[in-house]
Amino acid sequence: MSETNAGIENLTEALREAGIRVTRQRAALLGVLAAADDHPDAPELHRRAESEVPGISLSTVYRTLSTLESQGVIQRHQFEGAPARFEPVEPGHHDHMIDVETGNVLEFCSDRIEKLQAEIAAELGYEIVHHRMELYVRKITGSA
Amino acid sequence: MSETNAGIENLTEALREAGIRVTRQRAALLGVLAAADDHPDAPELHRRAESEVPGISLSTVYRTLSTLESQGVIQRHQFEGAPARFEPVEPGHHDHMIDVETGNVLEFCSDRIEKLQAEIAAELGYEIVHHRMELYVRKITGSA
DNA sequence: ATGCAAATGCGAATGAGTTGCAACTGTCAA
DNA sequence: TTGACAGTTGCAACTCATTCGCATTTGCAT
Repeated sequence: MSETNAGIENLTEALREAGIRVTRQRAALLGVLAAADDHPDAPELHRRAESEVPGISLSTVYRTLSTLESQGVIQRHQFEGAPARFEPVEPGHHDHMIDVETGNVLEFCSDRIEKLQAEIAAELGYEIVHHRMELYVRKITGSA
Repeated sequence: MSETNAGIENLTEALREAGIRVTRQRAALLGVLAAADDHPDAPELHRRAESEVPGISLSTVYRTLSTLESQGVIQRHQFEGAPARFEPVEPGHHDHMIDVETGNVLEFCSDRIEKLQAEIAAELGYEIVHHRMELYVRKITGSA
C-alpha cells in the first residue's frame, strides 16, 4: 500500500511542478489508474472514480486522461472496434495481446521483434518514431 | 489494363455468385479501389467514385466498403488518429509503415516477426487470430 | 486570507460511421 | 422481353466516443 501511495505522491508532486493542479478529480483518477491492472476505458474509469468523487463528470475524465497522457503518465490504446483504453506508464515498453473472446489484455515484449522492426525501417531509409503491435488471440483448447 | 479489368471481372462474377448485386456504384468503387495504390479513406473513395457515378452517396460508399470487407475483397485499416483507410486484398499478408510526416503508407512483411509472434502467443497458451503491426516512422535525413 | 488562472460540470457540438425508410434497380424465372 | 421482388440506393436522422464553450468553482502562490 505504501508503494502505491508513494508512487502517487511522486506523481502529484511532479504534476504540480509541471504547473498542473492536483484536484480531487485528478487525484481520484490517478488512484483508480494506479489500482487498475486491467486496461479500463473512459466510462469505466469514470464509474470507478465516482465512488471517490461522486459528481465527477465524464468530460473531466476525458480531459484528465488527455492531460495525463500528454504528461507521459498514462498511455492510451486504441484496440480494434472498441473505445480507447488506458494504462499507467511503467518503465519498459510492451505490446498487447487481446483475447478476442473475453476482451482481456495481456502484455508482452520481444526485443527480437523490436530489433527486426528497426532493421526493416532502416532498410527503407526510415527510423521508427513509435510502433503499435497487437495480437488478437484465442485460447488454445486442449482437445478441439 | 486488361489485367485490371480481368481482376475486376473475376471479382464482379464472384460477388454475383455470393448473391451480391453488382450495381453501378459498386462497380465504380471496385474500379477506384483497384486503381488506388495509396490507402484511401471513405470520403476520398467517395470523391473518386463520384466522377463515374455522379450522385453516389457517402452512405453507399460506407455500406459497400463494409460489404466488400466482409466478402474478403478489401481490407480496412484503422491507423492512429485517422479515419479508416482501405486497400484491395492481394495474395500475401503484409503490415504497414506510416510516415508520420506525410501520412504515406508503405507495406512490408517479415516472416521472422510473424514467427516470433506465433511463438510468443503459443507460450502463453494462445493462437493468433490476426494481428496488427504498424510502424510510425520518419525519413532519416542525411545530415542533421 | 485573497486573487486569479486553471479546472470543473453541464450541455451542446463534433466527426466517423450506421440505420430506417421509401423509391429504385439488378437478376433470375418465365 | 418482361415481370416480379429482394437487394440497393439516397437521404436524413441517428449513434457513439470524444471534445468544446462557457459560466461557475477551486487549487495554490502570495
